[in-house]
Amino acid sequence: MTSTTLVPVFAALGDETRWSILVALGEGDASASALAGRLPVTRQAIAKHLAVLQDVGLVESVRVGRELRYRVLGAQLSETARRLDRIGAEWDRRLAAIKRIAEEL
Amino acid sequence: MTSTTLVPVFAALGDETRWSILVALGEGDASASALAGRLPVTRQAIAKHLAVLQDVGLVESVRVGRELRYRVLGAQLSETARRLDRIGAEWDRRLAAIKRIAEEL
DNA sequence: GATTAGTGCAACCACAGAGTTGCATTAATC
DNA sequence: GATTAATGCAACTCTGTGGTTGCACTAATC
Repeated sequence: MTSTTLVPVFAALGDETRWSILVALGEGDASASALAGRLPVTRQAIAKHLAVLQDVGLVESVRVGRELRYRVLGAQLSETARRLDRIGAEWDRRLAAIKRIAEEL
Repeated sequence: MTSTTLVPVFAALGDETRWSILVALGEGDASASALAGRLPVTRQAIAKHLAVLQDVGLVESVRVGRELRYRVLGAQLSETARRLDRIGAEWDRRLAAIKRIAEEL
């Protein structure tokens, strides 16, 4: 669990249309067709985006009758955020150390 | 400050080579030419990546004699992480609410 | 059983961008 | 001042992918 490498997650998050989809799903679960009604792109395009998002664990799908309903997974976002924060903190720590050493010269 | 829209930041972080550059810079500041010595890509390719990273505020550059030295900015990463975390938390909150309502039916 | 709303699959187009090579330019160094 | 090491700029290739259209399939609904 949460063993996803983070680069593909960022790649998935680096697209405006996918954010539109995520935001729309944030209002409540929906199918690709339903999303196509609200967004200015084709159902097929949305389906592809949903596949990408699902691959990196940002959404999950559930069959409801003849439709595939998608749900956004905030936990994956939080996990990614935590990892990012740790990296950023580490880099700032090193930067501070280097700066300190430089000033001592 | 920190008014960067986050989608381009994610797009910038969604590339393996750029992460290699960030990690290399994490070991200490360096110029595009210096990085080209350590990474399996051309100096020009690295220069382009550095431009992307600088555009979204992930690195900054300082002229040192005839070379342009780059430095990674962990603060921008932390800021991005904080925003991500807030979004994820919000979505999980809504999901929980929806689930609760569904169970009450 | 016919219709209809939803998904799945495949081919295709167009553009962005990751990477390259080549040359011009600038600033240290001898 | 000549040389050398760095950056800057431009053109080009090639792959990835966001988007489309078209059709086949499946499962509700009438």
